[in-house]
Amino acid sequence: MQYNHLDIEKKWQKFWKENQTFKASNESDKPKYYVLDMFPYPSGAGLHVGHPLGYIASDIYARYKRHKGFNVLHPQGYDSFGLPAEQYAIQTGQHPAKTTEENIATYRKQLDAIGFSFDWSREVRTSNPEYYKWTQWIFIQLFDSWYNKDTDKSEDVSTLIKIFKKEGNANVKAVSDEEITIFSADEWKAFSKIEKEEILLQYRLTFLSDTEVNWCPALGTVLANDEIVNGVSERGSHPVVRKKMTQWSMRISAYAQRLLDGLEKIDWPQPLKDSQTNWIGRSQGAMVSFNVDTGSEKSSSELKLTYKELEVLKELRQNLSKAETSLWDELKNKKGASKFRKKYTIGTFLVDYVCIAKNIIVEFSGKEDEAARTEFFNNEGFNLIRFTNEEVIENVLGVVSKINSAIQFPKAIEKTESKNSVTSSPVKKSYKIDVFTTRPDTIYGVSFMTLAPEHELVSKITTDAQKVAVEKYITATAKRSERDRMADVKTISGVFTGAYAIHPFSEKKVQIWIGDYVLANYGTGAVMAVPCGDQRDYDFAKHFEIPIPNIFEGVDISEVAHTGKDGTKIANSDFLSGLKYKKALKLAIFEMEKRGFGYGKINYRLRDAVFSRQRYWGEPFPVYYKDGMPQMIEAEHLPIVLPKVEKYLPTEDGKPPLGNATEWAWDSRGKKVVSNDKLKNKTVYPLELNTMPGWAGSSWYFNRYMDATNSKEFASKESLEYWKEVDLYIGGSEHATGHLLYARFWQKFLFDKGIVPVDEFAKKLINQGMILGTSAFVYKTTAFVRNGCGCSDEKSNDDILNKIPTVIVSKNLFSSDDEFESVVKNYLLDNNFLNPNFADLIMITKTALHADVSLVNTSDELDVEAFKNHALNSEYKNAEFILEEGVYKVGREVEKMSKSKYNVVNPDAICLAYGADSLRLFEMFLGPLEQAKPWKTSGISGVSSFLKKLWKLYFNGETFEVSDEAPTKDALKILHKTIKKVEEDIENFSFNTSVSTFMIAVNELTALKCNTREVLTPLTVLVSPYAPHIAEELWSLLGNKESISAVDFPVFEPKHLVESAKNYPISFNGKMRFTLELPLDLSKEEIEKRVMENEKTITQLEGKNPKKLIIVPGKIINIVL
RNA sequence: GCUGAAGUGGUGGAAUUGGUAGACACGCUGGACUUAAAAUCCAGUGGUCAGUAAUGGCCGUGCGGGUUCAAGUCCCGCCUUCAGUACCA
Repeated sequence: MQYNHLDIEKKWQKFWKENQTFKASNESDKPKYYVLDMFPYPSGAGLHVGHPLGYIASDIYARYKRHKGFNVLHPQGYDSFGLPAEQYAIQTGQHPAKTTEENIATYRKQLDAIGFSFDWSREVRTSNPEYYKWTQWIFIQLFDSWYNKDTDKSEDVSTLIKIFKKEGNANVKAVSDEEITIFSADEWKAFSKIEKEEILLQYRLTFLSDTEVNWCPALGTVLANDEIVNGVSERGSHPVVRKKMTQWSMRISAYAQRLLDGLEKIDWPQPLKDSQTNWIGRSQGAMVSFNVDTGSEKSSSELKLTYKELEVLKELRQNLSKAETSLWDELKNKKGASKFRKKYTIGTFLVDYVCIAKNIIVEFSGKEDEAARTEFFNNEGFNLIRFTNEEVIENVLGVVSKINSAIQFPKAIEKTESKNSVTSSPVKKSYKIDVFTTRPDTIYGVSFMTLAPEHELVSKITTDAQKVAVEKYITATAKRSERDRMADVKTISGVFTGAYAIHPFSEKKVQIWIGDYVLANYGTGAVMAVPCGDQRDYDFAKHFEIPIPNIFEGVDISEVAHTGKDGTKIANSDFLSGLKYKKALKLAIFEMEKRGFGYGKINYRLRDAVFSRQRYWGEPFPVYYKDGMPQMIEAEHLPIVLPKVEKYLPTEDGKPPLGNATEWAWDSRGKKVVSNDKLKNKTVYPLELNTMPGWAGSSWYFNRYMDATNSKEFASKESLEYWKEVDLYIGGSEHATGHLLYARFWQKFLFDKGIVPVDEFAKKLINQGMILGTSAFVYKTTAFVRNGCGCSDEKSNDDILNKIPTVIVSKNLFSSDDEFESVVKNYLLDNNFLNPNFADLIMITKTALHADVSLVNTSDELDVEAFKNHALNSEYKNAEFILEEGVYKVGREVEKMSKSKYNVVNPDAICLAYGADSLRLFEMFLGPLEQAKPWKTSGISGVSSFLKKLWKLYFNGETFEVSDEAPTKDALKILHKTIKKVEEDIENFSFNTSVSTFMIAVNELTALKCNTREVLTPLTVLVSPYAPHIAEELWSLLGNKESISAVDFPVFEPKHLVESAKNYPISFNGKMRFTLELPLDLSKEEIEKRVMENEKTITQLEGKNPKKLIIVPGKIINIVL
């Protein structure tokens, strides 16, 4: 009987399906093992041979583990939300759900044809409402949580509210928005509902924030950096501007340190861990504040105070009343934006206290000129609060809390139209610039500062003289995308703001510049420039002729900056001089903390993740807006299902596609989505119009497989407790800083909340390498008339060229462009396409053109007729082909497999021609799993003939015939050698070498003519994970009724491999000359004797005496001459 | 630039702890079978030199050094390719 892969594979695929062979149970006496693939996005193009590589590897491992007695969970599903389906919908009006459904059907058919042992009863689809119901639920959990730095985990917001009620927020250590205002418990209680919600939003793990994004007005959407090319949109080349938009964000930064720490306990590839480490980008340094110089000349011209008056004021500053002192004791502790200054001059007035960042003035009442003061301060944009002396002395805390609430919720200021505008000239306020530096030790090397052009202080500190230049520069940079700016590293650009900062230690003035090498969204968007120690600062300083002070001992900085840290001593740096990096760093931080303008800080590159997309085909948020504040819809009303829309484009007024929905309002009383008409009602509110990004659904799907059909819970406690985590996860390395980081983040969050039992979701991960395509090329001519040829008449040129057909030349007919030209010219002349008189006028160039690989056979020969008639080659229908030895040979090149390169190989065709088992074996045989490797279909004949040989072992001609005789010693040796190697290989994920081991075994058993049951039975099980269909068939032919899938793996018995002799390589000076068979039980002395008396040894020695004799028993003998 | 991975025949790739480099395949060459082709089977196949031949010599794992009885494997210094990331202060 011949091996017929078509019948066998169909038969067993049907058997597995009908018998639910691979259905995993959540209860078992066996140990559990969870093997997972990264689920695919079902694209319209279907699978190519590169996609199943990882699935085959994981399938082999899953099947192997079943043989080894494990209860294996091996599920599959679809990451089915995504852009391509949406774009198709925009073009065709087809609902993305429909396209997605169709694509999934194709995928399923293709996957089934390869014979995977997936438990399809647990399939998930991220676009299925029954699935995204729980994605929405997790979003709500994130919204309801805050990160407590004290317990170092996420906690419910209710615990935060409890603290607020008890003691306010002064002692709360949380990962939150920056610039949080401090309030007391009483103040908290006094806040309105909306005020409370605003405050809580600053703490929640998912929160609304104004984020700078790439906005494309023409497309009405935000674009990711990689969707922008040369400053315009990739699609349609529309201009893109940077814009602040309110977006949902995820506070992944809260988990930065734990995401780093967690890497140590998971068995993931080092390169992948490295790229996550880089991405998180922890750097240790210090935050330093530089005060902006207010400019003494300017203030003196504005302040109409006489010298004498100033003297009086100074005195007042030092002599405070009791009430003043007591209030100042409270106010002086305020930090950041709420910082207060005392006895400060605003205009011509000296105010008691002022918070400049929040525009609040606090004064004692009873001053003579109160009315004039109020009018002036209000016109300057200040809020004014007055207290009496008595109020302060009796209840200073009450006063402070009133001040706090004024800071938190400033009242609108009523400006009076002042008739006498004497005092209306703008007042120079005081600002400070915060910077982060990893080198606080070099602070004395600061000779200027640079702000990002977007920095909020830029407009405030720029002097009138520099205003025009600065504005010009800002508009110029705003036009460039962030990526653009970053790509262009060479051009140094920047503008001086005219303002100066005060060096906190030396108190010298340093210039403040803006420059686009400083990024607005990294660190604070400002740097202290140390040109002698940083190359970018150095280049900037050189370019703009800013001084470059040298603060390194004995280092030449005339050409480049000195960026090394170790071994160099700091110089010219006051108290830091003479110290080395480590000590200087510590001392610098210590000093700044002591003096109060800086502190040690760890900074992470990792940014909070923007979670809103202006797309249709994604998870809707379970969010509606009441009085502008986001409200979560209660979990029991989920899922909030995507509404129907007429158009999938953004609305005309720039709202996301969901803005087109007519039924997209939340009835908070009826607890359901209702028509937008009802928005007039008091209890009906608008729903969120953004949708979630692609990574939402994929960040937790591995948990859902554990209990995929549960409609009451995300997954039951028992199932989560049983399966715990993925034991083996296989997928591409392209997800290193996307999916794999977000999924770890969500898992840690879910762990903190007690929802999942482990905080890392995948114990071991393997990245499969990409399978590359082998593209085929044909070489096409383009003919030109040489310039300066003497034919001035354009028309005659055209005539000559028109007669020349497109010529396509076989690959081996030329080795250079010149040769190509002469081959083509000779052909044209021979065939009268070209007049010999014009031959020298014509120039021929070569273009390589992709040819569809399906038109090329395994010997690189092109089917010329098929090529001409191919739908894509209509322009070459009449082309002339120059053949070599009667055939056209194509050129080959290895490239990424892609539709546009016509090098895609479809697995269906392979399954049909060679069978799924051949495909599985061949994909593994190509090379190491982790490595990128080119696909060449021709190689599949090797594994295909292996399967035929394997089959033949069990047959005598047409009949199945297996002998029950005892196997020979040699046959047993082959078997056990194979068991050992295959088992080791699978454990090490070295699938390619076990395929060769099978080939060797089958070749050797064939040579021995071995067909004993005792050898063939275990051999069938060995092969089964790799080639399950043929294994099942042979297994049933061997007389078994049950599937082979759960049969015990053969046990290796070392006794069959025990050798009595070894064929020793005998080498001279390390070079092997001949081999010598010697018994293994010989002593070293006996070996030496036998080797030395051997005549081949004597010949090699040529009468010389060996200097040394190395004998490693069982391995090698080396004679040193 | 930084980080990581990798360089072995015509090709994909093997080679355990340093111990016979090129397993297993593809391709190619020759042969058998066939009217022919496909399929199948057999033999050969790193380069080079010598020899009618059997066989033997030399050279060979990106390059240059080193350690060692012995290096594809370990160490030092380069080169190249691929991947990720990028003005990260």
